[in-house]
This record gives sequence, structure tokens and C-alpha cells, in this order.
Amino acid sequence: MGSRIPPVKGTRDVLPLDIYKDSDEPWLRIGHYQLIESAARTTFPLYGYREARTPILERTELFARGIGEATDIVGKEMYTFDDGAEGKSVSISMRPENTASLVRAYVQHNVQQSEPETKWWYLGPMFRRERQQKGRYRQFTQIGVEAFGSQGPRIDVEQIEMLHRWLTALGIPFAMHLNTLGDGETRPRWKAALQDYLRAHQAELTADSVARIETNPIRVLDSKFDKPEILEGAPRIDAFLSDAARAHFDGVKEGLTRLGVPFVVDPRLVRGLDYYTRTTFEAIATEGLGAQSTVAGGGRYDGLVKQLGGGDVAGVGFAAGVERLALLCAAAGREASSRPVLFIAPLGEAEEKKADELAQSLRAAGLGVEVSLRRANVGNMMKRADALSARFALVLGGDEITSGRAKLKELKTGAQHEVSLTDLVAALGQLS
RNA sequence: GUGGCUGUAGAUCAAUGGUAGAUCACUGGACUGUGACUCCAGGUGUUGCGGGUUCGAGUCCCGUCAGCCACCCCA
Repeated sequence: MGSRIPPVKGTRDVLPLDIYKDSDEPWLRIGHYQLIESAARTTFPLYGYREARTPILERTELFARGIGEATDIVGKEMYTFDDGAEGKSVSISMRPENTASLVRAYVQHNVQQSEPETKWWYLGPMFRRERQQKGRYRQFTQIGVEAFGSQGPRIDVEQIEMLHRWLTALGIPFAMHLNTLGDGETRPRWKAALQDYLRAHQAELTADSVARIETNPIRVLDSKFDKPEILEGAPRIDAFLSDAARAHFDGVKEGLTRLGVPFVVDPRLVRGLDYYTRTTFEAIATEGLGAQSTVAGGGRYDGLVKQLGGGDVAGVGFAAGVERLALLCAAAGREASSRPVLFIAPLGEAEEKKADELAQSLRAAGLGVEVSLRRANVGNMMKRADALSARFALVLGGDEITSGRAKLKELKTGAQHEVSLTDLVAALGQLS
């Protein structure tokens, strides 16, 4: 008589089931996640990235210092609690992103000493307490990479090319947007100039934009509600770039062009996290995601390692939203599937025992085999084989056991092949 | 956090304020020897939840929760 316990708001189950919330909204299945993850697992190591895992829980301080106290993520979206288990209270948060954690691990283990140039990739759930909408959930999954210790533009280029390759392999329609935020001095100087300009035009701006002059003036440039001529007249970052920062950005653009990676320079591309410097980039889906169309975003964070107690080590990384990618894969009908090679339908008790033994030996040979576990007529068992999308079905009755031969039915074509039960492995290998 | 829309069977949706239904899916049977076609049978639904109005509420009103979409922000 228990009542149902509802799931936590903004979280969702990912099942191997064909569940549709409504007719034109494909529900995410595990197969969509697996497709994206396996593409990452095969692509990233080609570029020398190795997987790293860090805890979901970190001290709140890490995110406050790493991501920025003033950001929305840290200011109001983290799941934070006090952990008093060791006598004194420590503030703990569930990670809202993974870069700060990886930098902490990098510093913690003095990786700089043993491997000055390091490339890591990661995968896992992140948590932000936001109001959900399409492609945005409170628990979501990110796949990302970080490259530590390389200064020049070639690593930026290599990483963007890798992101391009991965998304292309997944069949995602996207455009790569590219910008530079300049080095450590550029951004504050540009920001100040922008604020001066916007304050001078306050009277003509919307209330939202006026409020953002102080909090996030760069975002004002992205406003959809203000007069374009005001936004276009704003000071551009170009005028504030140092020679070194400009040369770096030119190097990135030249490298991408040389490797044939398409991109668009987008001066309004701003990354929200405080740690970004110089190169920033975003892969933006060109269809299918509504307002949450950024599918991957990243850039340089040259000061972050030092800020978190390490050496003066450069970094570049990106993070991709798996749910957003999965929605696009779902819309395109692309999905990883695991289907059995063979479904065995035994007709009686003795046949069931024989079927179990056959299945065991086939599985030992690496073949996926499903055995009917319920006693039913052949038609129903065939129906089950069909539902599982088995490649072949085999009916096992008394005749087959005494003769040692059976008919292997290929479900897609309906063709039947007579085979010997003793070398089913070879027969299946030959047919598939 | 702000705003808009929506909550009825596993799914998609019906039901003038008056007996809660259809289709698909699922299970079984027709059919102890072969799935997709056909026919038949099978539903104990907290109508999201809680109040209110009414002789009577799935339907009207209020609240609340959840989902969706947008703002904000971000992957």
C-alpha cells in the first residue's frame, strides 16, 4: 500500500525503453547516450587524451574560487550543504562543472612535475539548480577535455579540430563559433570601456540591459531587444588586444583554416565562467534545440591553475552537454543498440535445459544470446524474439535434440538455414 | 528566480456539469513447431495532489506540485 515516491525535480530516468512523452518529442534512451559516449571514447584517445575521474563532491571553496563567486552558477545554482561528520563543519557542493575539479587534481598530484604537458578527458553528471527547459536539466551529463601546459595556438587548433571531428562523426548539424577574450589585461580594460559607453546610452537601453551594465556588460551586446545601432557602435575588443593576444588568435584562425575546419568569428561570443582567457569557442547546433542550442563550449584558462594553488600553467578545454547531443541524435534516429545475435525458443522442460547449456557455450564464445524464460507457444516466443530485434531465432524441440540439427531463422529475411547444434558458433559466425 | 502553456490507462488523445472511453502498445488465445498480416479476449485509471462551489466536478473556482516553452544563465 505504499504511495509512489516522485523523482527529484529536473532529474530524469534514462531507460532502454521506447517511451515518448508526446508524439513529436523523442524521449532520451540509454542508446543515445551510449552512441555519444562511445564516439568520445574512440575519438579523444586518437589525440592523446586519457580519461580522468574526479569526485562529484568538492569543497564549495573550489568552485567559488575557480568558477567565480559572482557567477550565477556559484551564486545561486549549486547544491551545497554542510558536512559536519568530522566534528567541524565543511561546506561541500556537488560539482556544477568539472574543470575546477580536474585542475584541483592536477595541482594536488603535482602532475606538472611528472608530465608537463597533459591531456585529460572526462565524463559524468553535473548539477545545477536551475529551472529546466529543453536541453537543460538539474542533473546533466558533460563530456569534456582539458589540455594543460601548452602555450601556443596549435593545441587550441588541435582541440577544436577534435571537437569538430567528434560532432561530425555523430552527425550533429552545428557551426563552430570562435572568439578571443584577449589576455589577462585585455578583458578588464575592454569591459570598463564598454561600461562607459553603455552608461552614456542608458536612456535608450532596456531595463534588463541597464541592469547588466554592472553585472555582465559583455552580454548586453547579445541583447535581442535593444537598438542594433547602439550595440554596433559599442567599443570592440579588437582595439584592446595586446600584440601577443592578437598573434595567438591569428595563429588559431590560420591553423583551423589550414586543417580545413570551418568556423565563424563571432565577436559577441562570451563565455560565462570567469576563468576564460584568449581563445573561446562554442559549437552551436543549427537546428533542433530551441533556446539551448550551445552543444559544446570551451576555451583557454591560462590563469586558473595558478589561481587554484598550482604553477603558472596554461590550459585549454571544452565541455559538451550530452543531453543536448542526445536530443539531436534522438531526433535523427541515431542510437546505439545491443541486440542479441540469437534467440532460442525451447518447447519443453528438457529443451529448456538444453537451451540454457547452448546459450552458455555461445556466450562463452562472445555471442549475445537470449533464451525464452517463459513457457509459451512458438508464435509468442517468436514475437518476443522480434521485439528484442534478435538477428536469428532457433526453435528447440524434441526433434532437434534427437537429430542434433536445427533450423536457424534469420528474422529480417525469414530465411531458414539448417545447422548442426554442435557447431552453432561457427554457423552463426558464417551467417553474420 | 520571473512569465506563458499543459496535466485523463504504459503511450497518444476523447468524454454539454450527469455511467470514465477509443486507438496503439502489452499479455493470452485462435495456432505444443515459427515473428511483421488477420480475428477474438484481457483494464483495480488515486482523471497530478488538496480544498471550494454544486443534488452531482475529469469538466467551474482557488491553492499546490509536476512537465513543457521562453526570459535569465549555461553544456
